[in-house]
Amino acid sequence: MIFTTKAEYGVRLLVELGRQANESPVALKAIAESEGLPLAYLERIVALLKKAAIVESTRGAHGGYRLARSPEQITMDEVILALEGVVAPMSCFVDDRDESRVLCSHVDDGHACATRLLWTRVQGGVTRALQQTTLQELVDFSTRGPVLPVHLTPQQPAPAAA
Amino acid sequence: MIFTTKAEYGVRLLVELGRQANESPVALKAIAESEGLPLAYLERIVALLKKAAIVESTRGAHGGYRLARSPEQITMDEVILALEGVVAPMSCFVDDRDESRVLCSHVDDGHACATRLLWTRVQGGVTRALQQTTLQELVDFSTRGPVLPVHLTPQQPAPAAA
DNA sequence: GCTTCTCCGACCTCAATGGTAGGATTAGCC
DNA sequence: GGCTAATCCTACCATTGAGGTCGGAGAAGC
Repeated sequence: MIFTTKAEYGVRLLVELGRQANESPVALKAIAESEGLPLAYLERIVALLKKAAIVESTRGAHGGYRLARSPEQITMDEVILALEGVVAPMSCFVDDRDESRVLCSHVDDGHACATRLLWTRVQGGVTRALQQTTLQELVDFSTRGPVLPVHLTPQQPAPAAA
Repeated sequence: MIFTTKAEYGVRLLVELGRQANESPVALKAIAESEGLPLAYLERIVALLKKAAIVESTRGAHGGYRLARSPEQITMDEVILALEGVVAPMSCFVDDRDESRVLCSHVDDGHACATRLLWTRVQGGVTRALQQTTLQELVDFSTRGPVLPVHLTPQQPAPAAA
């Protein structure tokens, strides 16, 4: 599995917030119940989203969470970064000193490990998919929805070789 | 991390086999030493590749392993499938009854979970990258190699929107 | 001051990863 | 025929992280 439940729950939570945008803040309890997710665990997940400034909170009674920006301005790559950390195909692929940079640590004596080429491509594929997907799309998908299982892939500019 | 060391070691092993193709079989011990990998663990990994008919073995003295096909005919998606199993973004994304099919099990009462759209795109990105990469490419990359860090991504048909 | 929230840290359990140990089998070679 | 080099196979084992719980401390409305 590429992602853990943190990503799953976190995205579900954001979609739920996106549905009732520009209204009063939503309490976690409501989301936990409607989605059937453990509240205590959701609390820790939403904390990640808050730290990344994707979500805002209001404490106290009638408090809750709301999106920090409009759904069109929230792309999935920053969401996943906040929830899962930097997504690397392999452990050798992340720089220990700088979490944000990603490279292969097997580069020794000039000839990098051959797998680097592969992992780079895979990571590119994932990153591209995440960048091209906004929260707004997911909100739309969940409301009007999945009645007809249309093209699930982002519109690709006429791929010559399928 | 998307992949485990099984994928890393397995691909490294295949690259090593690809380098000395069409020669006599290579003993695992040699590869283990040259790559600095634990022999006993490699044995279990290469067993997966053999079961998938990616690699052939000769038992006994002077035995070893060789590629079952030429490196151009070996794509990474079957390699990763053999090593890691089906690659799904989320656990909810794999059908319990049929491991090869991949779908979202959250499809209840007509409105699928919104995350499905996202995971489908991500999986598409990964699968595409794996399918487009052959063992031959990795072998080339490891020999002539990574002197100049050229385009690491597979040639994309002129993506209009970056 | 009660209630309803967010916040925060400690704790727990389970499964998979990554690896080891020890042997059985097969086959070349002297 | 026996030695040796290799594949094969199964059981075991330690560590880590995922996934989740618990209990309580602030904050704010009423």
